[in-house]
Amino acid sequence: MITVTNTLSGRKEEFQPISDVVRMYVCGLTPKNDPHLGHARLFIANDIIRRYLEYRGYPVKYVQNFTDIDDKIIMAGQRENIPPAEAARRYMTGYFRDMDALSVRRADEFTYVTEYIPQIIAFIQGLIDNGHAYALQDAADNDVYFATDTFPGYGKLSKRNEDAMLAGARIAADERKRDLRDFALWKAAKPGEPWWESPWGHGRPGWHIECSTMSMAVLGEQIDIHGGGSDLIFPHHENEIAQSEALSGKDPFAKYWLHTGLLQLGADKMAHSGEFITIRSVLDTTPAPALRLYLLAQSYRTQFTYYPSQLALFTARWRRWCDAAQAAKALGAVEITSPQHYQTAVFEQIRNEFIAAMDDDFNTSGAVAAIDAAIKRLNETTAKTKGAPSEQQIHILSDGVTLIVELTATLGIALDLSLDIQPAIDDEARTEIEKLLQQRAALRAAKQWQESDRLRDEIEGTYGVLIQDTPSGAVWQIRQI
RNA sequence: GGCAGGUUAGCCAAGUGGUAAGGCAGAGGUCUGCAAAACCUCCACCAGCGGUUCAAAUCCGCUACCUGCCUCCA
Repeated sequence: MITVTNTLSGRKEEFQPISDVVRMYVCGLTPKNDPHLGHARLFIANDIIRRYLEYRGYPVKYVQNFTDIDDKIIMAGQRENIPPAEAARRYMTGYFRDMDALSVRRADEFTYVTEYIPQIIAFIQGLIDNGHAYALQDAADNDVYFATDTFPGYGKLSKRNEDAMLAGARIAADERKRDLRDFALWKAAKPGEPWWESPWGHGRPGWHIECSTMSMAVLGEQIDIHGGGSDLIFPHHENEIAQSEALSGKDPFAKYWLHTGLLQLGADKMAHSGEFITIRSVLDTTPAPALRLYLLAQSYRTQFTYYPSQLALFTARWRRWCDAAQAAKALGAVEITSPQHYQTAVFEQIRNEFIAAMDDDFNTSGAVAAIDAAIKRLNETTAKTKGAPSEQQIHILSDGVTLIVELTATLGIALDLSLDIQPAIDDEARTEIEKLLQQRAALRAAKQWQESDRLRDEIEGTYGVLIQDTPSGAVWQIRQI
């Protein structure tokens, strides 16, 4: 049984999808800059939710949006002296580049606000028609607002009551609104801004209406999971609920609201401070699977404080996982692709521990611990194997490798050392390393230990490689960090 | 001011009633010419105080710190 923490109820609930296919919508980003680590954390978290539900046998339809028209994009266009649409395209390309690197699977469908303008207008018109929205009559301005007081459930997600919102409002009340809580569905275009024709004149959609419209258009009036950062609970998701349920008359708009905790840099929130770390800059020095492992090793709901020093630890951890699989394979272990495996008890138990952890609100921290346990057991078997492994040992090793690949794949972690950071070692350098290692082998054969040790240090220091002596001779690999 | 969350070993971090997962660091050991890697062993009275309970890191109350949201934000 899978349980999830639902912001709507404030509790952990049993996960039971409405229909055979889990319909999942995640609030995507506004492409106005290169994506940062906060984005990485959010989309990795939701990617894992999707992957795990599939692992447990639930088909998932995953939809994610791009807010490709917005004040910030207009500003980005001005900053870079290009049209807003081109700025949006540029940063969407950056999004895909970074998310692909982090093994975040692409959504089944991406929706773009600018491609849903007619549906958004129809949505707004529907709300006006059934009395949940009103257009300002002021000839100078053609904004359309949602009439919050017509929706009694307003505040049920963020647990805010009317008094609290009135008391806490930090922006001056707009006296043209009927209620302080009312929010814009359609905004009249200001001079120089992009606009679309509408029954209310030239303008563009408000921020919240897009997600309601696109979610309904692609997934239907009611969905199973709505995800996003916890900063979106209010007002964005609260408003989505109001609009959607006011139009469809169906409650709930989304059955499970899953919110990912924000990523902190020291005391400052990334997007606010303007001091954010791009994914790309981290991937210059950290293997992508290691960054992914770091970002998923804590439960998705809690606030995540980013410590650069942790990158090296998780890089080492990821490499250990890769090495363990590689060492077992070197002894003849194979990944078993058929459902028939040897069912080594210890690995069966670890699989159960992994599932128990993930079933519990996607406890990736416990899942990682289970993988660590599997790695340890696999290495234990590898270490015990002297000479040619027995058939029994091959079976155990194969079971171990198969399990590790299965579990890491469920978390989206590739055990592929070719994804490691590759310092520039050209063929010439490789030849030189091999030559020096031959010299060292000769020194070792002559038991000239001091000289051979000195040479080892020299090679490692010069080329950023790690040299290990094995019974079959010295091997080296790139291990700069 | 309103709402929400946090305080677990030197560091990071799981754990919602039955006597503390995991990783790093540290100590000892096996292996090794030495290393490296791997494996084995050791390493926490869960912010403080009070309460409920046969039993609490886990539930309740109070105190002290910390953080997020309440405005565009993932």
